[in-house]
Parts: sequence; C-alpha cells; structure tokens
Amino acid sequence: MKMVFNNKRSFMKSEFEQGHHWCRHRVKGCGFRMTIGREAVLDVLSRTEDHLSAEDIYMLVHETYPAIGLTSVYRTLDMLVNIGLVYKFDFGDGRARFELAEGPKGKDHHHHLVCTGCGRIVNYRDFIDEEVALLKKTEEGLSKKYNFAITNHLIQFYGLCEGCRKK
Amino acid sequence: MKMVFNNKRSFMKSEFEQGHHWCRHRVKGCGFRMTIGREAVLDVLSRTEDHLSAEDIYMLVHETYPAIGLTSVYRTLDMLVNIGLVYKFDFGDGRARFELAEGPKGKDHHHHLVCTGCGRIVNYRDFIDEEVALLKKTEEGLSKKYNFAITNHLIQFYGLCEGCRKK
DNA sequence: CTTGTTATTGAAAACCATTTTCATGTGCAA
DNA sequence: TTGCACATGAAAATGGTTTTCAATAACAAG
Repeated sequence: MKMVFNNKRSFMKSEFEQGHHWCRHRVKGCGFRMTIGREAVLDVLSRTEDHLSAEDIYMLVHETYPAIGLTSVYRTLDMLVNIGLVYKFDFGDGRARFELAEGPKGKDHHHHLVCTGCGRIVNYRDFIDEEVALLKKTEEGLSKKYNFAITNHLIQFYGLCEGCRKK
Repeated sequence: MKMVFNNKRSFMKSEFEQGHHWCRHRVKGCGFRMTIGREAVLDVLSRTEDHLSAEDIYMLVHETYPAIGLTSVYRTLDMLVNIGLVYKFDFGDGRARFELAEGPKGKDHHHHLVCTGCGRIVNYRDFIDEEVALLKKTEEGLSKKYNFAITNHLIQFYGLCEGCRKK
C-alpha cells in the first residue's frame, strides 16, 4: 500500500485521478486551485470511517506525499470545511476531528456516540430517520421564531463503553 | 451591585450563605472543600443565562473577589463539570463555555441555537419535550446495541441570525 | 477555640493545537 | 510557454488551558 514517488506529478496521476471527481469540481468551482496536497487530504479522508485529527491526516498524507506540511493540512481542512465538503467536530479531547461530508458511497448521514472514557467514537445510523425528521421540524420552528437561517445541526450522545465501565 | 469586601470571610457570609445549598452539599458530598473561590464561581454561574467562558467568569468573580486567580477558575470549573454540576460546551470559537446544569429556578433543560456569524447563542426550550422523548428512545436503542452507558447528549443548531444574514 | 493535616490556591512557566508571517514555489488561464 | 495570483513550508507567534511549586486555608479532631 505504501508507495514512494519520484516526483509530484507521478504521485498525482497514479491513484487520485480516478476518484473524488465531485470534490475536485467543488473545490475548483469555488475558485480554489486543486493542488497535490489538497487532493491527498481528500483522499485520506475518503478512505476512512475514522474521525481523524489534523495531525492524523498530516501523518497519513505524509506517508505517500512527504513534502506536505502540517500548516497546509490545517489550511486545506479549513477550506474544505468552509465550502461544506468536510465536517469539523469537537469530541472534547482538545483537538478538532474531521470527516468527509459525503461518504465514499454517497450520502452517509450519521450521528455520533462518544465514549468519555477512552474517546472511542461510534458512527450510528440507527434512528437517524426519525431524528432527522424531528430535526427538520424543529429547524423550521426555530427558524421562524428566532429568525435564523439554519444551516446545520449537531447531535451527539456521550457515555461509557463496555471496557471503560469496568474500571 | 458591585461591592467591596474588607476580607474574605465577610464576603462569604454576605450573599452566598443563602443560595446554592444543593450545590454546596454536592461539592462537599463529593469530598471537596467549599472555598470562597468555588462559591463565587457558582454564584456567577447561577446569576446568568449567558454562556460564559472561563475568562468571563474570572473577570466577573474578580469584581467582588479580586484575590481569585484564573487558574483556580479553570480548576473549579473542571471539578464542577466532573461532578455534573456544570455543563461545558464548545460553540466553535476556540474557548469552552460553561453553564450551570440546573438553572436558578430548578431544572431548565434547553438546547442551543448558535449563530456562526457573530457567535450569539439562543437557549431554546421549544420542541424540547419532543426532542427529549426521541432522545430517550434513541438512547435506549443505542445503549443496547453498542453496550454504552449513556450519560448525556448534545443537540445544537447552527445558522445565521438576522443581523449576520444582511452582510 | 486551637491545631495539624491535606486539599486548595495564585503566579509563573509550560503546554500544545492552531494561526500567522513571509519568502518561495506552483496551478492554471491566457 | 509564460505570468501572476494563489498556495505552500518552515518557523515563529498566538492564545486557551494545564502544570509546577511553594504558600495558604478548609475543616475534622481534640
């Protein structure tokens, strides 16, 4: 899986040309240039179900594209969050975590269950439909009453997983 | 409203002895000493509907009890969060915000509507009952399926308030 | 009311995720 | 191919929060 590239161009062509067309178009459509670093960050995000921190992403991208700098990872993530391609979460451990807004197989709306003991995060899709239905209704009511244009919501459950409960 | 005290003891007796019995008992019941600083932090939290940052609290406590240090405010808040007397929130502006778990007039369960433009936060109680009912159901399902002991949940809506939308 | 133990405190320094600066490099439209 | 605005990496700065450590104070026991 790990590969070494002689130069940046060979890296770019080899594996990324295939996927993430929509992402790339979105980035360019928003007036940003599609660079190797940005492509690599998107690629890392698209290959995982985990909730990676900026440094996690930096280290993963670094494996195949060592020229990347942590600063650029932060800047790229910031841009991707701004154009809505990536979600940024705070699970209470002092570092932001990131997730592709649209999963590899299309829409993949889920919410999070966080273990306050070990930090483990479960993506759950159960009850999502009911939750989203209620959220939509709530959203409409709140929009009207408080005159907000609601763009997003966040639902998380906190608790202790089995392992952490035994301590 | 602003008062100056000659010494710490007079400060303590003058206004706090009356309120927050439950808080104080809880703190002591958990094996912690009830100090003037802790009392003052609880007092500030109990007098507001706002979502104060540690520094906000420090400055407010400082008005009547200048001997307090920012460090102690952080330590007190951490302790209060740990024993469940205070909730800690992240609204995405890089600083934690705190809120008494039980409002001045008893239970006051609400969720938050956050303006991503100016950071304004609305405490809404509308739809809370329906939300809580669904949350409870979801909670049970998740507990069973993922073997979590769920202790808490978080719901927030993000959007732009009227003022911020005009820009 | 004293006293002794031990938790708590304030100040300063350390920490650490994130942001900014700035000179260099590069995507891409022309 | 070329030019230039945007993007980048390294290093330094930022800023909220935590740690360190010696001094202080809460409070249980006497």
